[in-house]
Amino acid sequence: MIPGLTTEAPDSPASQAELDRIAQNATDAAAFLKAISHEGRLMILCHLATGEKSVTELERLLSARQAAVSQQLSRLRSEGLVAPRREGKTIYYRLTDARAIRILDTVHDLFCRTG
Amino acid sequence: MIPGLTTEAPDSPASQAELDRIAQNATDAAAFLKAISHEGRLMILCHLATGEKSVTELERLLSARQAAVSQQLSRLRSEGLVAPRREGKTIYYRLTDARAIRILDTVHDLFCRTG
DNA sequence: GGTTCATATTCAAACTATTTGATATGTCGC
DNA sequence: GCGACATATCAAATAGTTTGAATATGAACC
Repeated sequence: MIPGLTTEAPDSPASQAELDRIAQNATDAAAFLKAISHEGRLMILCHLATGEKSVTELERLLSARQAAVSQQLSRLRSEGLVAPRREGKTIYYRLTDARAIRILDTVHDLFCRTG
Repeated sequence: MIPGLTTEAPDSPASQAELDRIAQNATDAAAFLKAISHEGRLMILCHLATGEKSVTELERLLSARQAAVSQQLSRLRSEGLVAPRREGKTIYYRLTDARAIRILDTVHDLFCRTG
């Protein structure tokens, strides 16, 4: 059971206030999950989990084009999940969001246990 | 750090085989995350976390229309996240996927700690 | 069999997201 | 300032998702 995301007392007739709170939490959580529910963005996050990477490195790691990677980074930036650091011509990205790291960790457990 | 989702040795020059495996895991995980990255579906899962619910109950809990709820359930069914049980005219749904429960639990921690 | 209630399916319209190619910005070294 | 490189942005084309109205199925009761 998951108290709090749902009602405090399981299966009690939920009040409208409770339902509204659940709906608000669901909206926030869905927005966050949408940001990471994309093959390319998930791969970026996952590569960044091993340390900072430049955009060029990410292009190679994902076999994706410059503009696509840059736009996905832009989305992740605007959600506050990653941050850039400039060093001369190149720009390095790193993870910045503790929630992203937690979810990534859970997702890894569920999908990447190769045995 | 998240070993396995990424490379075994952090920041070592990843082989193409490793990159392919990461891409495959990312595709699977993204498909799963997309299934739950929707306000309505997330709310359904979250209500089911407190126990079985009929479609009519869900309609009321989400303040959503019959067809919409039924379609979201259909999507969740096809992803194997929920299962129906018929009892006379009404159909009860329940959670069936351990992964969904794990993610839901993490999401709850991150978005529903009201304090 | 016909009616009613509960749920599912279908299909098209509306919307949102993604990719691509072209172009822009910023930094460096000359 | 110019050329080269790294990254970002924009607009058009494309692809994918969600909603809504209408219709279909299936069980129960008469």
